[in-house]
Amino acid sequence: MENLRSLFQVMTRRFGLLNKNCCSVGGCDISLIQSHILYEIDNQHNPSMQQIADSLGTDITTFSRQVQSLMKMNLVKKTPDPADKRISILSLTAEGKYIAGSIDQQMNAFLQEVFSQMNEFEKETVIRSIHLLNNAMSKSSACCKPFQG
Amino acid sequence: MENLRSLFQVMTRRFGLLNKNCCSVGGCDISLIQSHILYEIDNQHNPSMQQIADSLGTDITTFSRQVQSLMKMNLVKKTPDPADKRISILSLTAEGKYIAGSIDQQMNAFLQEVFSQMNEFEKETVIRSIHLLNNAMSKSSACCKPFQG
DNA sequence: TAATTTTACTTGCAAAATACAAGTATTTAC
DNA sequence: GTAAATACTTGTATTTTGCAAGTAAAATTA
Repeated sequence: MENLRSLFQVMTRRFGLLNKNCCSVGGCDISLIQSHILYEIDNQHNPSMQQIADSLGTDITTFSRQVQSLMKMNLVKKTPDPADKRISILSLTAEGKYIAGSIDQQMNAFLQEVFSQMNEFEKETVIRSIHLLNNAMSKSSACCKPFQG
Repeated sequence: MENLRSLFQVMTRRFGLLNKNCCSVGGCDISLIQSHILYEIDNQHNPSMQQIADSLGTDITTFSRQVQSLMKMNLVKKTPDPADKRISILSLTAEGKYIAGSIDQQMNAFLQEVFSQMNEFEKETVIRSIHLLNNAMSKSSACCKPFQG
């Protein structure tokens, strides 16, 4: 079989570059990691610090400081979990939601452009394929966990 | 249409995490960026510093220092371009090739595992889809270039 | 219920990554 | 033949990173 990794490497690098260039919203400069954090907070249900840090594969100490920055920028809010006082629930402020939405729009506009090069059938095939992939990855033991050792 | 960005974000995050955890080869610890550099040098034809830096979207000054590290680790070699003395051609040493190959193997093993969850038809569809995507992305103006502004 | 362990997070530090400014050397353009 | 552009390196300052070590709260155990 052909080199699968190459295929994925090329694809994810391109998407990553896009992501990297996509994070300036109305004078407010957002770093790539910050944009990822906003995205995850926006897309998980009442997430804790630990949950988001795990999703992103960043150390919790690094993450803790990143959240501090985002709070200073007034994009993210921390609320103590009433049921467990150790836990901080993360959410976006109104401004944070606006920024996250704006990035989302830019990314989607780009992806629309990419997909506009395909016909209807190809589009559907590709989208279904990514669903398949995401599903398979989520079932895989190796995915998203450090290799032991 | 559904949120395309979400689909891609999930997929590329998972692949990225894998990449991140995939870089330890026989006691030799390779960072994610370093692994990307090795990959690009291995997969481009007689690449210059600038070419690889551009491919990865890193500043040339940062990249210059990263190459210095990799040369100290004896994984990468610089050769002056005979036709243009300003240019340095990058290549992998034998050890660099071994490391790059080893990472490639680990990544492919993981991807095999992921694909093992699909039937033959699904596999082919997914692989063809990624080809389609990479093609479309390479044609897109927005891809891999900074947004103006 | 008291002592121990685990979990969720924060801060101290030191190392690494980053990028802008300014440099050198070579090549291209006029 | 001078000016401009290109390919890279180094100085410096900032940011990001993560381990170690801390606090505080919850879960487990005795």
